[in-house]
Order: sequence, then structure tokens, then C-alpha cells
Amino acid sequence: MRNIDGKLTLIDSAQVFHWEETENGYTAAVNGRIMTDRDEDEEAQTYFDDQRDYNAVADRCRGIPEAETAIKMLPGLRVLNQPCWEALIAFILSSNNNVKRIRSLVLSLCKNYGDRYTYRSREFYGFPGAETLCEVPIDELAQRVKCGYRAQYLVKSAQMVKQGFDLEILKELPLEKARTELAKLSGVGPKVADCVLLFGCRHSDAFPVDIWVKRLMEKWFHETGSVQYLRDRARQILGSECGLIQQAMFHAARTGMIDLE
DNA sequence: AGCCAGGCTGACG
DNA sequence: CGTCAGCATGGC
Repeated sequence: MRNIDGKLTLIDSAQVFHWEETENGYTAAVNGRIMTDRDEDEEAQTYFDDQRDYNAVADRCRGIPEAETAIKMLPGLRVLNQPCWEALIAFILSSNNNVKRIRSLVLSLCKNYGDRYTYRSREFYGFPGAETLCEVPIDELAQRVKCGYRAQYLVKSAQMVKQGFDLEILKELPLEKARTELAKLSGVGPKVADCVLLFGCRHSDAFPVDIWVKRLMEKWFHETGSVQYLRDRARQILGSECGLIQQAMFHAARTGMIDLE
């Protein structure tokens, strides 16, 4: 992730899970091609969110000291624009898992069922498409990827996408409508839906609430309650780019930069 | 060894 | 509408 200041890389960003470290950089198969963190083509610029003025995001945090703190702790942080299908599959696998294991599951899924690419004599694997995943036997998927009960979520959601569920339109829909649509997929609840919308559909006001963000919402704003409640309160408190701030909050909390008591 | 992890589903009230 | 047990797996 460009200008990451050594604090956060594409390996442990927890936004994306299949990037590999290569000589002086990072490499992954993305959307049917090989991409590196030094690519400057249009697709790569979009993926890395190059066009956004992150200084302006930080400026809009003034008056909210907590948000300002989190943003300043993570200079160079980006929120990626991944293909929504890739974000969907990765975050279905993410549920009730830790970041390291999510990475191993995603890598295993891609290696078992995705397309293989060779780049500088190393092999990389992309996400399998819906047309592939929808035909994989659930027990075989569970056994080979070791994703447990999430195997059926992957296959069912892949079948819905294959049958015509439109992921691309989620980018155009208003946030609430997009959430409702995404929740129709298997393995997608309120938290995973907001991850897909934030990381894959350019909804920068989506606000994923996991255990770390929940803890921070309580410590900072004395807010407790359901994922839906906390997410809506965060939108009120932090504004229309709360998702970008969420990413800083998440990392600051998860990596121990902020004392949670 | 036992709790925890970028939670969801289905049942039940 | 909200609540909650059960769930596969492995990191720590």
C-alpha cells in the first residue's frame, strides 16, 4: 500500500488477504491480471485509491480528536477499491476468524480453484470466478480449503451471482439499499456487507463493526449496542467518510496502538 | 488447554 | 423487530 510508512503492508492490511511480498514490493493476481504495488496503470490507480486526497480526509477530522488520533497514527493508510466479487469472497471467509487464518483460507481457495499466473518465476493465484465456485461440492470445498461451515456460504453466494445477482450495481445504489441487497447473499450479515461495500463498492460511508471497532466505540464515544446501531452512530459522529476513519480505528485498536483497558 | 477471532444462520419470542 | 445457541478451524 503506497506510502505505508512501515506500519501496515498489503500482507497484514486486513482489507485484502492474497498479496505476497516480492523483491522490493508486493504482488498479487487481481481481476484476471498480475498487479504490483508499483503499477501505475489506471486499474492499479483505482485499486490503490490514488485519486483520493487523504490529507483532506484528515482535515475533516478536526474537531473529532479521537478520529484525528487514529488517522495520525496510520500515515499513508489507504482504503482499497477491490473488485467487489473478490471482496465478497474474502469477507465471507473472514467471519469469526482471525486475520492470519483468513489469509491462509483465501490463499488456499485461490490456489485450489483460481487461475495460476507466473510472474518473475513465482506463482500467483487469482480468485476463482462465480461460474467455477458455484459448481464445487460443498464438502470438497470445506475439506480442501479448510473453511468449515463457510464452504456452503461461498457456494450458495456463487450460485446466486451465477444466476444473475448483480454485484456491480451495488456501487450505484444508496448505502442502505446496497446493504439490503448484499444481505440476501449467503454468509453476508451486517458486518461483512459493510466490508464489501467499503472495500469493494466505493461506499466510503460504510462502517464495518467488528470486535475491535466495537471496543473502540465504547471507549471513545461510550456507545454500545448492536452492529447496526453502532454503525449508524459512527456515521452521525464521524461523517460521510466514516469508513475511511474506521480503517484507521480498526488498525489502531487491533495492533495495540490504542489502549483499550 | 482454553479462549478468541474483521460473524452468520436459523429458531424462537 | 431483537436475542441467542451453535458453529469449523487454528492462532496464541
